Amino acid sequence: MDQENELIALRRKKLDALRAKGIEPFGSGFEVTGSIAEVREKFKEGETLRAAGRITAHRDMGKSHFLDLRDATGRIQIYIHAKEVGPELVDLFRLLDLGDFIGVEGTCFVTKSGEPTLKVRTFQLLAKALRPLPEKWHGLQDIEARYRQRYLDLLTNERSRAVFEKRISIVRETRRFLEERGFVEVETPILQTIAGGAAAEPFITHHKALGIDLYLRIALELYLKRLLVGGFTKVFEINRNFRNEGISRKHNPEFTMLEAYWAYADWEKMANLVEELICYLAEKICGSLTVDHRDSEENIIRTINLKRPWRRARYRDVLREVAGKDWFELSPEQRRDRATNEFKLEILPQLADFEVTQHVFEKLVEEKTIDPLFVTHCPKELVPLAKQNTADDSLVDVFELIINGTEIAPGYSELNDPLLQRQRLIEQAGEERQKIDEEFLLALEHGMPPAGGIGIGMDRLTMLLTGAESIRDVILFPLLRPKK
RNA sequence: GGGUCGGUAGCUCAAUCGGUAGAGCAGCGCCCUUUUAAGGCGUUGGUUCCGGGUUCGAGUCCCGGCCGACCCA
Repeated sequence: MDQENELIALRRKKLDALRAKGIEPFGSGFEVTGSIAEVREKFKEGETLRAAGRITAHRDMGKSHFLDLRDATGRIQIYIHAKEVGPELVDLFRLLDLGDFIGVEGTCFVTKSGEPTLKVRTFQLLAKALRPLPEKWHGLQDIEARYRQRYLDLLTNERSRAVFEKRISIVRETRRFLEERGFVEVETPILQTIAGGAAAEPFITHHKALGIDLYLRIALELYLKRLLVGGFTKVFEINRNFRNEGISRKHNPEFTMLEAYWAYADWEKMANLVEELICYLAEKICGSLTVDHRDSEENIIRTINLKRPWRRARYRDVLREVAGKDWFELSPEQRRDRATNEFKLEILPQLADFEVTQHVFEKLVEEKTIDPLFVTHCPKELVPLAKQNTADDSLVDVFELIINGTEIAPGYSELNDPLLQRQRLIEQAGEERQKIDEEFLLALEHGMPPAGGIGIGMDRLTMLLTGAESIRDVILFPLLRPKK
C-alpha cells in the first residue's frame, strides 16, 4: 500500500532473521502469572513470575539491558544480562523492537533505585510489530490520526484510555442499576420497515431476498412500547441508533441510546429514576457528585454540581425568566422581533411561532444551563408521543433534562390512547402518510398500560461524566470521511 | 452547505521578510554491569497533503482540490 520506509524495511529484515533462526515471530499462547498489574501485586524478591506485553522502552547499558513491558493494566521493568542468559538469547534480544509483544519468565528483584524488576530467564516473541509506535513522551497528538487509528491513541494516551474505561463502566453500571430495579433488557429490531419514534432522517438499506428497502432505526421507542402491550412492565434497551444527519461535536451518525419504559409510572417517577441513575453513575465513575471538566493542561474549566434535589421548572416559567415576564402575552410578531433584535438570534422566516419560542429556549436556557434542570410541562407541538396534561391540553406531561448546556434525557408520561396517538402521528407526518407505523397503532389498540418512559443518549452522558468536549472522544471509532 | 484555522521525517514540533528544509524522540553504529523521558559520541531518514500559478527562487504568496478541527446553518 504505502511506500515502505526504512524503519519498516529494517523491522522486516529482523523478522526474516528471526525466522532464519527458527523462531516464529508470531507466537501462539503464552502462560502468564497474570496481567502486569497482577504480576506487580504478586511480586516478591526471588520468586519466578511470567508476564506478557509490549516492549515500550529499551535502555541499553552495554552488557545489560532494561526494558519496559506494558499491557493495559500497567508496566513492569525487565532486565536482561549476557552473563545470566547466555549470548544466544542476547543475540535474539537484538532482533526485538519497541512495540513487539513478548512473554518473559523471570526472577523478581529490586534495583538500586527501588524499581521492581524481572530478571529474564527465558523469553518468547509473541508478535513482531512491523511499524514503529508513536513516540513515548508526547503520544499520538494528531487529532485525525487518533480517530482513524484509535488503537494508537489508546496505546499512547493515558487520558483517552481512561475515558473509554469510564464509558464501559457507565454502560455496565447503567445496566446494573436498571436490573436491580426490576427492569429487563431486551433487543428489538435495528432493521425496520418504517423508522419511527423520532423525527430524524434514517439510513436506508436493502434486503435482497425480500426485495424491500429497510431503514436503520432512529429510536427504540415503538418496539419497546409493543412490549408493554405484550405484558412486560419494566423494559429497557441500550444499543445503537442511526440518524442520517450532520456530524458535529454533539452528533455522530450512529450513537448509543438507552430507553426504558415502566408500566403504571409517569413522567415524575421517571424524572426521579433519571436523577437517581445519574447520581449513582457519578458516584461510581467519578467518585463524587461534583464533576470537574478539565482542559488538556488539567485546569478545571467547569464544575457541574449534581447534588440532589435537581431543579424542576415549567417550560413557560424558565422562558419568562430569560425572555421577559410578558413573553407569552406578546403577539407572534412581537416575539419574533424581540428574539431577533433584543436577543440577537437568527430567526428564519419559515419558523412557526412555537419554534421561535423553542429557539429562544435552546439558546437562552439550554445552552446556558450547567447544573441539572428538569424542564417540565412542554408544549405538545414539541413532543408528539407524550400524554397531554389533564389541566391544560396544550401541554404534555414530559420533562427535558438539561445538564452542561446539553439535552441529556427526555422523559414522558407515554401516550396510550390509540386514537389520539393516530391523530398526532398524522399531524407529525404531514404529507408523508407512509411514515405512520400502522403496526404500532394496531398494538396500541389492543391496550397499552399507562407508562413512564425515558431516553438517555449514552454518548452525551459519557461526555458529561468524563468532561469530553466532543462526542468523537467518547466513541471508539467515530465516522470520518475516508481518506483519498 | 458557509466561515475561520490547520496538514513539514515513523512520532512530537521548528523554519524570520520568499533565499541551502532543521531539532528532540524513535532508528542505525560505537562506549558504558542497576538504568528508568538513562547518558556520551557519531549517523541515516523529506512527494513540506495533492494539482496548478506567480517568481531568478515557494514549506512560505495566489487559485483549485483532498482530509481534519472549531464556529455557524
